[in-house]
Amino acid sequence: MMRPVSTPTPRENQVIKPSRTSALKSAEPGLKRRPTINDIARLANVSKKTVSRVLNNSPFVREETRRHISAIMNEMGYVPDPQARGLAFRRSFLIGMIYDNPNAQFVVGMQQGVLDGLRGAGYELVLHPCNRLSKTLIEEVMGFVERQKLYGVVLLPPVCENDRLTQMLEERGCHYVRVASALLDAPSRLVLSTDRAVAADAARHLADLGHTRIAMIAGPPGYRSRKERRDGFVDGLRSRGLDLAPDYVVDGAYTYESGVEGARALLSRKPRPTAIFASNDEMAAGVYQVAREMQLAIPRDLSIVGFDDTPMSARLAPPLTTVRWPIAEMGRAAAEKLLAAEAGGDEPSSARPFPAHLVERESTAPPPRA
Amino acid sequence: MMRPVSTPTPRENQVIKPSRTSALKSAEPGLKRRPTINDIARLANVSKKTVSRVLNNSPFVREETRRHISAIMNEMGYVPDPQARGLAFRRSFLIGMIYDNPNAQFVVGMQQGVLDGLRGAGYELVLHPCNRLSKTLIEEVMGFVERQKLYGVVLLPPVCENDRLTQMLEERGCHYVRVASALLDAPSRLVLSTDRAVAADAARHLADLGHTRIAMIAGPPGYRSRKERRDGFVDGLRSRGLDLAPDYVVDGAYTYESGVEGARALLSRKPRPTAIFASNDEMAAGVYQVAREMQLAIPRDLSIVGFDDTPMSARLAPPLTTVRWPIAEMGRAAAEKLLAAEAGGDEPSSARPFPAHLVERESTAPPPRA
DNA sequence: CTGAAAGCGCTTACAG
DNA sequence: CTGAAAGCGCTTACAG
Repeated sequence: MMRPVSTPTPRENQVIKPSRTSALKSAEPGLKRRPTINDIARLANVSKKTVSRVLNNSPFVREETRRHISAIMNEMGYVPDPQARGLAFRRSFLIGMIYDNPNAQFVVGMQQGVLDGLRGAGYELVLHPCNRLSKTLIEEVMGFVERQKLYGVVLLPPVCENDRLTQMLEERGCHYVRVASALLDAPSRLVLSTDRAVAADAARHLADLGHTRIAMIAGPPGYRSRKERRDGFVDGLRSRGLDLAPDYVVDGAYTYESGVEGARALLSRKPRPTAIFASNDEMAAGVYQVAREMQLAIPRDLSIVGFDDTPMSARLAPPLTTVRWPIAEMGRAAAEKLLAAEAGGDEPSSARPFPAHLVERESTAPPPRA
Repeated sequence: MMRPVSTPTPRENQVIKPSRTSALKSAEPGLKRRPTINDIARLANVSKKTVSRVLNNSPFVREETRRHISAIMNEMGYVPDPQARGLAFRRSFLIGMIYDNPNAQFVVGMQQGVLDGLRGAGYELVLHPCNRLSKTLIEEVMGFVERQKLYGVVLLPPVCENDRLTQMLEERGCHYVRVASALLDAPSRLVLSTDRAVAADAARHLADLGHTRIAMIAGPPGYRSRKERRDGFVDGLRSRGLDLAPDYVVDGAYTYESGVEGARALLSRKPRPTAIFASNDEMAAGVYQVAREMQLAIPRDLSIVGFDDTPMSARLAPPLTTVRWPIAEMGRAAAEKLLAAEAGGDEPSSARPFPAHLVERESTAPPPRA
């Protein structure tokens, strides 16, 4: 069931008028009130339709006319009303961000990036956090999309992996872009990270330091990033002639607690691993904790690599070697793909992934000499 | 100068139609298309004006009529189009969040809280990060507010401290609520934290552990929170018969680096302080770093208290004693005050502050015995 | 208590 | 290349 949406109102009765009204009432011919398309049309001595054509970049306007109208628009500081345009277009100039990712830094970074990509285009970003596991997720998001007649949405991981959701969006004619770690969709609907490749880099980094007993705390089953990071890590080890022994991998939940648990399990194996790759920084912090408990010095006795480069990672002691991905750039790309969607599928939007890279800090070193 | 806002368009020419059109075209009397006020009026056998009255809670509707119409609205799943309502009302149902706070956890928490408070009210949250120091801040925010005809905005610290900004909002008839640490405005426009009181608690906590050589890294001059936390800390010390020696206070910038610098300065004083209160967690992390460099064990040789309870604080070794404030609750309150604004200034909105509290972890202990 | 007309600021057919 | 009419889905005066 969708929770009923009550009607926002000047409460109680119409006696209360929007306080803004007064400010707009003045009808001085020159100033005050924001100019409308009618003002521009009158001043330019053309019909409002012609002004509209200029607004919408119609080719059917004489160059001279266009210039004349544009000049007046600039002079008057005219900006078309998105509400009115939206009503006529039967859609809004709003972009939704739909997410259920607990990493605040990631979410804020994506917001920044999307806003960057949207800048000057006349769109605004509206937020929609959600619960991926809710029974009513689809209906709930559908309500949001329809009510606001969203132009499009950006889907962050892991909720971006929900194909029923994207199918619903497609049916509703709502553009979308998924930020994901695998080829989940057409290139024009995808902003791709390189989890697999960079996880391989992490493996090679450890192998090249001389480690051979290398363990991993994987992400939770069901997350695409789990698979990508895990597969990539295996790739990397293979490329150095190593492999990931079954009892050197445990599942985690991307939480600190699961990192603690995972580390306890891994560090009790015989022989003990000399390096652990945690699939995110939170779990890496859990490994730090266990290392302390077991009096293992980092990196002397144990090397650790994380993933995400959260602000915390640089503050741990020693600072954590981890993976940084270009979050804001990916957000910007998501916005650009969304805006390009309308331009038509002309240029086959590239699936060029956004490379992440290893930030080598002080949590990794050669293994202790037996 | 405001960066010109280009017009978002179905690019190039009107030949391209919004892909959504097709889905709406069907005119089956029963289904498909979202019902409009006209559909409801027809089905209820009343004029659309009467439906509108129900929507707006007008008292001038016979109870029976109201019930009848409401029933039909429910049955049809009717939700009024915010765009159309907005156009007629000359305002939108959007709430802006304006912020320049670098703490991602804080920003996301506020977003969650505001969204919570807005739930079911038919408003959406649109983001507007900004640069407090920009020469064009006011014009830029004004453009945002006017273009979107925002119903109101939530201002986060520190940009909420800008009175020119709030004055502009007031002139424009845009409701606003400031989230702040001091009585910067009328209660109805303020969501108040208790920085001063909780900073006093921090001081007492240290004093009660037996510390007498207690130092502080203050926030950057110009931030209201700096003053509140500093004054509060002094209050707390006083209440225990201590005071804050001038050479036991240094300015910080709320950054890790400034925490490092501040700690180096403070820990070189003779006699050396046995406890440091850092005005935020980032700076506290800097103190940890310097303690390590100087081989001072935390909390044996040095006690540390932070402020914010960022996720990092619990991951430091040892976990940091710090201040937690009810971020989401404050966000919710901000949304509620905004919505209440329209209801009229009836109930004198309370200025009841939202108490923060000390989270005692392991970075504080009695001072070393001389 | 209820409704017909006009309007919010734009765009879509449809003409010319 | 340009415009007059009608409409997007609501609300505001103004009548009754």
